[in-house]
Amino acid sequence: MSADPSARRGIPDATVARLPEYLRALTGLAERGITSVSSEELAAAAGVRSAKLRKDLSYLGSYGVRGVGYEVDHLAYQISRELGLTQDWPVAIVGMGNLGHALAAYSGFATRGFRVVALLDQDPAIVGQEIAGLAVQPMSELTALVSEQGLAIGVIATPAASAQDVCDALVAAGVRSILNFAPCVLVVPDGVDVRKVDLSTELQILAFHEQRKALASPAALRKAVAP
Amino acid sequence: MSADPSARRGIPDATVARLPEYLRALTGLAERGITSVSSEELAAAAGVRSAKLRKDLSYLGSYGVRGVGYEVDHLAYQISRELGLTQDWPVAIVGMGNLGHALAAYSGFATRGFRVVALLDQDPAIVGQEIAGLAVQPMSELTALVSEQGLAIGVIATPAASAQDVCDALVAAGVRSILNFAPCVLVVPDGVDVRKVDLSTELQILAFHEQRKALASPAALRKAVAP
DNA sequence: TAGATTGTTAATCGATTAACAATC
DNA sequence: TAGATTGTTAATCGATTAACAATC
Repeated sequence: MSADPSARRGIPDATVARLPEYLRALTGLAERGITSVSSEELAAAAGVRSAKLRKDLSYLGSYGVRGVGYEVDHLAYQISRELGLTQDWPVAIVGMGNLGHALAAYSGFATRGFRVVALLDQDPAIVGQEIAGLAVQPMSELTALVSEQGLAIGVIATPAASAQDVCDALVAAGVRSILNFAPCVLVVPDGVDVRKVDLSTELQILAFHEQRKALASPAALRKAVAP
Repeated sequence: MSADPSARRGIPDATVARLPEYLRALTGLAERGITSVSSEELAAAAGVRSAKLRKDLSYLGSYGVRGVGYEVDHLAYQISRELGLTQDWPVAIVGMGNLGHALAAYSGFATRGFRVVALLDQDPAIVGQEIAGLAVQPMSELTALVSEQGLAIGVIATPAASAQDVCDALVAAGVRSILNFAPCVLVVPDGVDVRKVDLSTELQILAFHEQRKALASPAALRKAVAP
């Protein structure tokens, strides 16, 4: 319908997952006063190969200059725009245990266009408490938050046992993007995105590799022989 | 050298990353008293397709029975063994801010063979405080923790600015598996594994998809028209 | 112009999926 | 045996990489 570069479709998932890291690397360069960067330098800062970086960026458009490199501010803006970070995303965190508490206080969200507009909990004993400057609200407020605050992203930080109920409530209220910290699989209708962060899964993957290393290293022999 | 099934090599990374989820699903089934499960049922519980599950399990060995399915306890044990969870993994958490605090109190680690043996911080003002039943130790204790407690896995929960220093200290002390919560790229020598959990990266990926949905939905039209 | 670096191509690699022979 | 379900094959799909023509 259009020759506008934003009309291109289908940025690969693997590429989308790396864009935040590129953006962070660019932000770091900008803070150090660097205004121009080559794919080789930026790739090193982001921990990838330069060929991969250039391929990834090519999906967004043609924002570099051959023989010169990329302008840091301009590329950062283009990636921000692609990720949808030039607008403000209201976020609600559900579940005010240790993790929810830490997430509510985490300043890293605010730096990138995310605004924690509400903290909620199913437990009436916790509702009303003030955490990180916000009064904890009951789940019944969800619908109002969606319509009045434009709430679009929900973070689930409850125990696994209540995660599906909380998820259902979020979906019923109209939230279509969910970040799940509970160690369980969530069932959602089509059109709802769930991403999962599982702390103990990550440790288990490390343990697998650590075990392989231990089996192959001299330390394993020492350990096997020692009393 | 051996026909032992444990002699097989090279389980794909994508498969390793799913094994913890299968294990969790199996644990859930066992708790409900279910002793036998088909690949179709287990796949549904783990949120994958049955063909993928069977392919993944085939890398571990042949633990099912044709026409019958898998014995829940036996398969859980085999996955645990493959992941190295039949042994105990001492873990240290470095950085006792909000997130480190929450991680120290997180009970999900202990349930899967991980034991938080030490909490550390670079700030002398925090060293000595008691958190989750452990006294916070200075970084200088790392080497002793590795040799005396067999510390193998380090969790970095510091701000980005100090993460590389902490990482270097962990590596110097002999830690070869690191879980990084700081929003930055860590440089490590060969033989050291780093996995990264980035809370705001996950939100940014959600924002990308949410933006695409908003552009395509009737709600976007309403929003564009409304004052 | 000469040197440098992008954007793209084509080859390779790894992951997913459907289908089905093997076999309980 | 008949029915069910695994383990494996082969095809497809998507991601990565190296190389280089395009071009600043």
